[in-house]
Amino acid sequence: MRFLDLAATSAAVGATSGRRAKVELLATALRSLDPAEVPAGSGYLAGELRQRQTGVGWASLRDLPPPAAEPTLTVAEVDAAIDGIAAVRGPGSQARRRELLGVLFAAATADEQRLLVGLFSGELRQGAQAGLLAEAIARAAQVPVAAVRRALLLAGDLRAVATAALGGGAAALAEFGLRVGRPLAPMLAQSAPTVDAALDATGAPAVVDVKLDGVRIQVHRSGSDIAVFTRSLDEITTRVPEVVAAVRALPARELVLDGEAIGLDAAGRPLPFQQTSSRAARRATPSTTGGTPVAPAVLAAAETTGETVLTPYFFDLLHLDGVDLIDRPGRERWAALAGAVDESLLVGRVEVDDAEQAGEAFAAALDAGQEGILVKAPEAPYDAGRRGAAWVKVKPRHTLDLVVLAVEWGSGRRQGWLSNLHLGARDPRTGGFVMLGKTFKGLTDELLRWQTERFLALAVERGDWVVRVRPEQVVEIAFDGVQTSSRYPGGMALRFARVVRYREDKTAAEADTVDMVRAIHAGRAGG
DNA sequence: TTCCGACAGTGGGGTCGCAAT
DNA sequence: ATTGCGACCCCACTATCGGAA
Repeated sequence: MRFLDLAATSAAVGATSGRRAKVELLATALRSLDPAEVPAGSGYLAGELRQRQTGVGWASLRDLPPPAAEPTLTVAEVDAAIDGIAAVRGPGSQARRRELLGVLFAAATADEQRLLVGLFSGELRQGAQAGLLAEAIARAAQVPVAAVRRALLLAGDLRAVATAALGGGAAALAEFGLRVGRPLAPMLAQSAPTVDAALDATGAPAVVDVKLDGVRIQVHRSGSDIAVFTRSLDEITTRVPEVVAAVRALPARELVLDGEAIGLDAAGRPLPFQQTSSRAARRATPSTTGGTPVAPAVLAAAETTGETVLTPYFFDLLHLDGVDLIDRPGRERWAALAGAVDESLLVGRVEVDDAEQAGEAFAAALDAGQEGILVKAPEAPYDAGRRGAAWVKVKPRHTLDLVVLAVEWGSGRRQGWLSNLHLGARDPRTGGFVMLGKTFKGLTDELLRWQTERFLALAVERGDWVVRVRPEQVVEIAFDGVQTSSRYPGGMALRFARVVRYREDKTAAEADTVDMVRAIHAGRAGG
């Protein structure tokens, strides 16, 4: 199949607002792919590359050769070219990668270049991703959507599912059961502003889990083989020997566990997310790679050097010694989990009958320095990949009245509107403002219109990217906590800042001060 | 007819390792 | 040694479509 045909499909999908029409276009393209092109081509239609890492991002896509006049590329040729780019390593790799990228883009027409940029950057923005492609696969292969969805969530691999569905239909899709060793999409949680609202969503009675501010882990064990995956199904086994050791010590032969890994201080209280993240992101030292996956000496060394040690806490069990549990009620899964792992490896959980008890659990979690709670419907199955009402998270929320220092022009559907706000707290010592971060969240289209007009009126410097304004407009900002920052002058940044409302009743002189932000940072609430 | 779930989009701060400077 | 880049961790929120109620 010509690559141009996929580019044309992508353009048509992007120009269509109706989802059924998008699905129809995608299904038609899927049917036109040669069987050998399905793994690469089906991914392209969802905006994904078969090669997860290419070493090419936005910066590499800035200076591209002019497009070709005539289309010549096939899907298979593009896939092979990207394989070549992704394989480049070592000294001189950036120049070599750029060279290969230039050859590929020079052979592509304008439409094809647009698709390639979207694929390499991961921001195709055609209004269709894996979710809609699942429907298109079902349409193209004439199988039920539910069968495609289920295979997708249990296999975690769009291209494999597309290949199976188009090649072998419903029978081939049915082969995608839960398999120990292969990660599945983790169940996700909705969020609620209050404990009461969370309980409304799940119903009572409910169970309340402590929400740990760490890294989500899915641990698979089959005999001596142990693998640890993240929320996005990347494997991090060699980075977390503590987790591997803890699971290796369990009596069960086969397990699929769902949990969170977090660093603790000497008193056993949770470390700030930044420290857990630093530890979890670090590649294993040479002594931990190769050979034995877990070296106890490494763990001991980590403790003596003051290195953060990650502790796993589990809250769900999806498979135990040959039995799949994902369709079993949560209560049964928890009972099986409690029987399979030591109590010290379980997240804190209580059963609650009403909002008052749930409120007490929330307060206790915060008291212990944790991020919040998850309220769960006790009987719900494990809904892989779904963000249903069965799990609802509640976190405390801070608010401050801050001053807008500058605004950035938006992109995509926000093109032409001032979108991303630079936020500052008042500094009583200097009379100026200390920038604490940015936000674009919480803005309705109406607010975008209003603020574009407002900030252009306040503008002192109109750049193509940033518009600097007189620091006069106060905005109420909600956020989860204050974290240490090397980026901002105050050494602090807001975590998950979002707009609540503009405060037209307040002047900048009445805005909250950087001292208040420091107090929150020192208290480390959510930071 | 209205309501609501799922989806896509629009970006945030921080961390690491690697290559280039 | 420092900087830029890519890839990943955590993520909140709004608009839209289309099926469910």
